[in-house]
Formats: sequence, C-alpha cells, structure tokens
Amino acid sequence: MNKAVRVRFAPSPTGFLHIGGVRTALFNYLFAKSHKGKFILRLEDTDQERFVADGVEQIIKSLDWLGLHPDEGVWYEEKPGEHGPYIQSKRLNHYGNFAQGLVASGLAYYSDISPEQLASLKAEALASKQPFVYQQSMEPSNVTAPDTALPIRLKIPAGSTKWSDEVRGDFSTSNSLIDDFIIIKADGFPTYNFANVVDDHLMQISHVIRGDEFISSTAKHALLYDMLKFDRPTWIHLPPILSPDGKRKLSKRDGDVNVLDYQKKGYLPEALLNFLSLLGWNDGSTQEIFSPEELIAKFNIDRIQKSPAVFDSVRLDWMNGEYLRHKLTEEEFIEHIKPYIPAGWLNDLDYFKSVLRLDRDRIKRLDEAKYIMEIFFDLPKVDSKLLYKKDDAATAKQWIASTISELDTIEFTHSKLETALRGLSEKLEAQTGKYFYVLRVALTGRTEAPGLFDIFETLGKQESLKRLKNCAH
RNA sequence: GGUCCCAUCGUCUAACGGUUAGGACACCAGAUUCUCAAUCUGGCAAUGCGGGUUCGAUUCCCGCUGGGAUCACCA
Repeated sequence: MNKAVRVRFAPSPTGFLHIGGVRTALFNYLFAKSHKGKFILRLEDTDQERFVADGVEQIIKSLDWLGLHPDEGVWYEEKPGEHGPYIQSKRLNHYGNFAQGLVASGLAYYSDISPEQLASLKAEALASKQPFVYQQSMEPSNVTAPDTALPIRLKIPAGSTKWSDEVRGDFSTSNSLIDDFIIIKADGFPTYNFANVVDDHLMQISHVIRGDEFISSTAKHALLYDMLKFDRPTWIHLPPILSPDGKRKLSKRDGDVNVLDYQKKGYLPEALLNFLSLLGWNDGSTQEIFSPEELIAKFNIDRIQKSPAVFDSVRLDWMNGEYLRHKLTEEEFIEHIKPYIPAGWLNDLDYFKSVLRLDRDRIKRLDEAKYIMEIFFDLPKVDSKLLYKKDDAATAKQWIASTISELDTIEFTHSKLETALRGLSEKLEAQTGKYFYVLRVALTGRTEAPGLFDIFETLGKQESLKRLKNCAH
C-alpha cells in the first residue's frame, strides 16, 4: 500500500523566510518531485501575536525566486487543491470539531489552571529538583460544562509512545513524561502540536520532513494521531544547520539568514539550492555540482545526514562563482546581471559584452559586478600616490608621455599593442612589471584589473589616450 | 537540571569490519604572467578519549568527554 507522496512545507508567517527553512523546503520539494508526488505550501498562523503583515508575501516571494513552486496550497493566487484552505486561521472549524470529539470521549478536558498558577507549580517543582509533568489531577477545579474561555488540554494516557524516524531510527517515550498539553488555546486557536496533526491528516500528508527541533515533540504528535485514530505519517527529521563557528543553530546574529538577502547579494537560486542540498545530504559520489534536475533525480532520504552541518559562506561563494562562470550562457548572464548595474551600460551591447568577457571570471557574486566593471564605463579617479608608488613621478610621467606618442600611430589590437608596448618598455629601459603597473593605474586607477593589452583594446584608442593624457602632467 | 539526539581534515563530506582513511571548499607553494581573477600541478590537514567484541575496527557494543535540541495558551 504505497500511499501517494504528499509533503508540505509549513512555515509560520512571522517575518522573513530563514535560510534554514529554505533547506527544509528544498528537501520536501526534492522528495516530492523525485516521487512524482505533491509539494504543498501551508501557512501556520495560529499565533495571532506574532503575526507580521507581509509575512505571507515574504515567504511566497522567497520560494518563487528559488523556483520552489508548490503544487497545492497558498500562493499569489491559492493553488487549487482539494484540501484547502491552506492557511490555518481559516481552518478553525476543523480543529474545533476534533477537539470537541476528544472532549466528548473523555480524552481531553477544559483546563481551569491559570498560566500564573501553573508557573508557580513549576517553580516549586524546580526548586525541589522534582521533574514536573502537568496532569488533570492538578487542576484547581473540575470543569464539567464546556467553557469556551478556557483552553483544552489533552489527557495523556498511561503507557508509552513508540515512533520511528526514517533517518534517526526508533524512539520510545514514557507517557508519564508528557504534559497534558494544550490543544486549543483560550482564544480558540489551536496550538501548533494540534493543528499540525489535524492538518497533516486532513491534507493526507504522507511524509513529514522538518527540522530536528521537532524531534522532542513528535511523541506528542504520535499520541495525537493514535487518539484521533489517524494513520501516522512517515517522519523525517533533518539535521540542524549551525552557525559558522559551529556553536549554535544558525541565527540572525550570524549575518544574513533572510533568503532575500542572498538574492540582493547576487547569488543564483540554482547555486544556493545546490549549496543547501549538500548541507545534510550527499549522493555518495564525489560530485559537487548538481543541477536542479540532477538533484531531483538523485535525492533520496537514505543519504540524509544525522549530524549537524556548519553553514560555510566561503564555500557558497565558490559554488556561486562556479555557476556564474560555467553554467550560464552570455545572454543568461546579462539577464541576471541587469539589476545590479546601471541600465546605461547596456546601451552599447557589443561593448558591454567585450567588457564582460574580460571580467566574467572574476565575479563571484552579481553585486560585485558594478565595482569590477565600472572602470570600463566611468573615467577613473587616479590617486597619484598609487601611480607613483613604484617609481618617482618624473619617470612615470615620461613613460606615460612616450606611450601616448607610441600608441598614437598603431592599430589597437591585442597583438599590435603587445608588440608596441613591450618594444617601448625595452627602449625606455624600464622594468616591464613597473612600467605596466604605471599604465594600469593610469588607465584604471586600480592595481588589480584585467590584462593590460585587453584593457587598451577594449577601451579603444581615443578613450585610452584620453586617460593617459590625464596622467601625463 | 529532566528527556532525547549527534560525534572523520578548520568546513561540507566518502569509506555500510580489511583503503597508503578518498573528494571538495579554504589555506600554502609552483606553473602561467603586466597585477588580480580564472586555469593546471603539488602540499598541509581528520577518525574526541577509554574499555570491550574480533585475526582485524572510522565502521559493532559499553562508558566518558564534548556539542546540540527540547522542556510555552511559539512554531
């Protein structure tokens, strides 16, 4: 009885989409696609206090950029599916019905203990170093009639709960360790633990793929499935992604954790996804670069890692550079680079392409492109200190003057420029390295740039000589 | 603190009892050279510790140590 594969990514719209959440979404997506199943986007907005106005939009925009499009669920226009709505605040009737059913059969109860009372009981237990597990017997009074102002707690039965995870193996928890936890809050909204189980059942989710922070609450979920007489899904918990120092989970203090920051910085979605796919998974070979299609073809849960992975942005930069250098045609590259450069640069497309051919290999992130390429579009400011760093000003000026008259008469092609400039270098009795250094700085204002003859050729005679003349006196 | 999880180069990871412990990023050196980048070649670098089991442990078992997760009317 192989159930159809249906998986969901179920973030909470409480801000931006975290890079760790993207890895979870990606693994869900890859698993769905590799089994010709459905990838569903569900929004868990049961905490009214943490609601953020553009939270939903942030999530959709992020997944859209990455190409992780859901088959069902919330989207710009909700994607069709038989199990909607896909946002929990619109599903309150379902949670209420199941909770009432549980109360009616004595498996759950209205709880009259206030948060303050509960907190003091806990503090007491902590002070006497006793473990604390909340049970109905601790209720200050027995509520017999339904009272919608009160939260509903699940009455945990005696015994133990066993469940298993596809990557971690078998778990067993004594029920005596589990609190009578709240399933419906006093405001009528369900808690995560409850809504999650009800929705996964109703939406016929076959595999629950999520972060490992949920391992410790999975026993509660398993219990709920059983008490509600639902079939349990297959659980797959992903290893955490750690901060660069490896000391904690990746968080805001470690820099960019909002996916859209990676878009701004000029990472390609394919590169980011490739990088993320290798955090906690590998295909067993020495292959490092995988196209989205290859990822789908090769992804399997058997090779998901148990141990945590450190987020290494240096490796991400390398991978992005690989994509930028080898995975895009010139036209595609230009399309990608457009948002990061002045529009005017593209007015003369042939010129832009000739510049791009010189600079493409040195761009690791698209947001570096403007700085790297601008020497071909704007007259550089030449710092005389830099220009005269290796030789005195008089010598440098003489070199530049000689160069101007020498180049005035030749054709600006790479080979002719090389012959002329090397010849002149000899005639001037200059060290080639120092001579070329002066020319490079005069031309670009930089010490690091493409090859000298390439710069001359690309800039052309008129512009080159203009720049040299600016530095000749 | 209770419960649970994890453990190979600095980092991502391969090796499902027998390998000189492999690859990649980073780093270092060399080649190329007018600088940077790219490219190519080479190098440095790991099985946390202690017991078992076994002819033989990175691999299986136990303990320790270290790290992490979780213990909300948050998800």
